[in-house]
Amino acid sequence: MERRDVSSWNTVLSGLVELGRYDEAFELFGDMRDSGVAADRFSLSPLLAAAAEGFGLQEGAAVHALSLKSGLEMDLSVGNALIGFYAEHGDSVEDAVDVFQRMPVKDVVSWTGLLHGYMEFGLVDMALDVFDRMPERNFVTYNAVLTGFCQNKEGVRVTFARKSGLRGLGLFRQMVEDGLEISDVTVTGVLNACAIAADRKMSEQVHTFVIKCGCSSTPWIDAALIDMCIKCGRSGDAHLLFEQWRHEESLHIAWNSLLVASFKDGEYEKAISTFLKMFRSNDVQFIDEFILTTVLGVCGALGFAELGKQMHSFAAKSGFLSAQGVGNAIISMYGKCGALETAVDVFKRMPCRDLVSWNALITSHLLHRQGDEILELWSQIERLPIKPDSITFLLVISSCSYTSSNSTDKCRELFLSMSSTHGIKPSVEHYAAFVYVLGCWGHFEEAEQLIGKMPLKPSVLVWRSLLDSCNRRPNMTMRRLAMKHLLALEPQDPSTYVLTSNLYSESARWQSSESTRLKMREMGMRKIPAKSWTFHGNSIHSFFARDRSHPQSKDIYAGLDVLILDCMKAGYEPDTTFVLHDVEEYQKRHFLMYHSVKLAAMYGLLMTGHGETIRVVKNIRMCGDCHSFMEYTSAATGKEILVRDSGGFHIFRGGKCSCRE
DNA sequence: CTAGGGTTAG
Repeated sequence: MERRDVSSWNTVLSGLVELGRYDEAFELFGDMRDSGVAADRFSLSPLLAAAAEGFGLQEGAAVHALSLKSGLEMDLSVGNALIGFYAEHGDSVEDAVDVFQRMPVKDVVSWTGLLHGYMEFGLVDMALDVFDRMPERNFVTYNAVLTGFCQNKEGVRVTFARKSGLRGLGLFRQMVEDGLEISDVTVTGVLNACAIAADRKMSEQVHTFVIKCGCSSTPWIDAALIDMCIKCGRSGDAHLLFEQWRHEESLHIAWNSLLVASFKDGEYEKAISTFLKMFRSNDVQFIDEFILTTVLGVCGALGFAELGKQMHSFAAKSGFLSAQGVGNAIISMYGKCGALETAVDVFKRMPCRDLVSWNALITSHLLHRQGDEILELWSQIERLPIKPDSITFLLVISSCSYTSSNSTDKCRELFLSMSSTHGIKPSVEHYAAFVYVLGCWGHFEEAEQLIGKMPLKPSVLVWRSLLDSCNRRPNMTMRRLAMKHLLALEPQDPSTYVLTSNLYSESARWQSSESTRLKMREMGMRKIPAKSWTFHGNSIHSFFARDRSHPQSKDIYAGLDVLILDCMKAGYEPDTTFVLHDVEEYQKRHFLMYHSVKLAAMYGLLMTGHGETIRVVKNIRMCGDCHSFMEYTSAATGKEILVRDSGGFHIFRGGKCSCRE
């Protein structure tokens, strides 16, 4: 065969990468080396792209090693590509910094890549420092700063969010003044930065400025505007923008923006009503695979099986069932609605399963605490040419708390194999999950050692896991240890306050408990209000504790009083330790009896026919007394009650719960 | 070569 030159190899190489055929790209590269052709500066960037998209840090580092050997690392474009790779996939920003520092000649691309790296690792101030120090900036540099502000949208602190919005607006003004190229990236970046600031005034300012500087209205910009308006409390303006949507051919983007904005804010019922408006109007023609996946996600979050099922058949009729995302969302929806068998069935019938499908299936089993089944699924994955990711590991590690026999050995093996054989660095979440497993099986000593030697700072999550595991294996020493750290780490966090308050309450130290709650109120914190809901007549009926707003609340309270007596006759004893207020015993009992789960379940009992299962969803974990009450209720009424709380499903049948806790 | 836009898995 004729010997090809390096440039023809490179052409095929980048072609494969463009097509997303990363494995083949690496294979071809192997062939290239076998045939004695040395890689040049143009071979390495497609390989780095392949490593970035299809593999991970290991492959990228291998390409890096190669460039070191061939002396290509000092090449400007190779160095820039390496910085770009490490900025996204490095262990830490130092990987990118190292390359940057070794480069003899740097240009604006090198500097921008470094800046991007700092942003990716959440080091905003360092990134801004680079921005100030760099000798030259172009519009990509500005855009990198802007988009950096919008990362980690969730859990952003208020002060930081505000700052990002202001800085974003400042940068945007400067870009306009300096005559830099303004693209969709710029405008959506500024809008997103202001959206996370959730500041009405700021959003109006930006809105005006965007119009004034004549940025053309594109679907992306208008979608970002709608999103920003909703997040800044201007839903009227959002709907106005929606009605004036000019990009007819892309109306589905506008619909989805509305839906996603409500979904991400936890306003599920609002998202549903928005969707139904679309579903029942002429705009039904604009429903596409993205909208369907969003809606299925909302149905899952709500546990709204009826609508979820309708969406499943709609997807089948409209031909969207073959879309990978839709199929995956359907599995997840059924899993979260308690229809595990249907989820499994959909999974099995899927023509093509990707990692997300597997993760969704595992999640469905995890919600039902089926640890053994998940370990079986894991052994199937191991035999397939599918690469588990950090989410898969998080799920499988967590499943070890719910196996029929002690699976800490298996769990330890999984945890260690993450970095040793799969090249995935365990995150704080993985440590927290492992700690929970160890605690659940009573291996507190190992849990403590693990926390002691973890390379990451043990976050609230880790201590919270240790504390939670003490509910399965009571251990006062560990409880105290976890509490101590939680208080030190996040004294201002509402949930920590509630925890401390609860701990005090349990030891009957009412004074301290009440003063904690008072302090919490002073600091303007609220705990997430407990809420439960159930379904009837294709609509959602939700309840807060002691809620009397439901039109049938008279019947609900009367029914509940009768049921309580029946249950007490059968041996149910209200456990008022779950009432965390310093009130007289009879008042405590009153508080306890009208917790939201009890109200929603009672409504379900009133409305559900013979042989039908009652389904209740609660936004946080239900308390021990509600749990015990549901057990008695299932025996007293002979009905099956399914409750999903933040810990998973509880199936109450004949006086027993499936959770074995 | 450096910047991202509506979706699904925690």
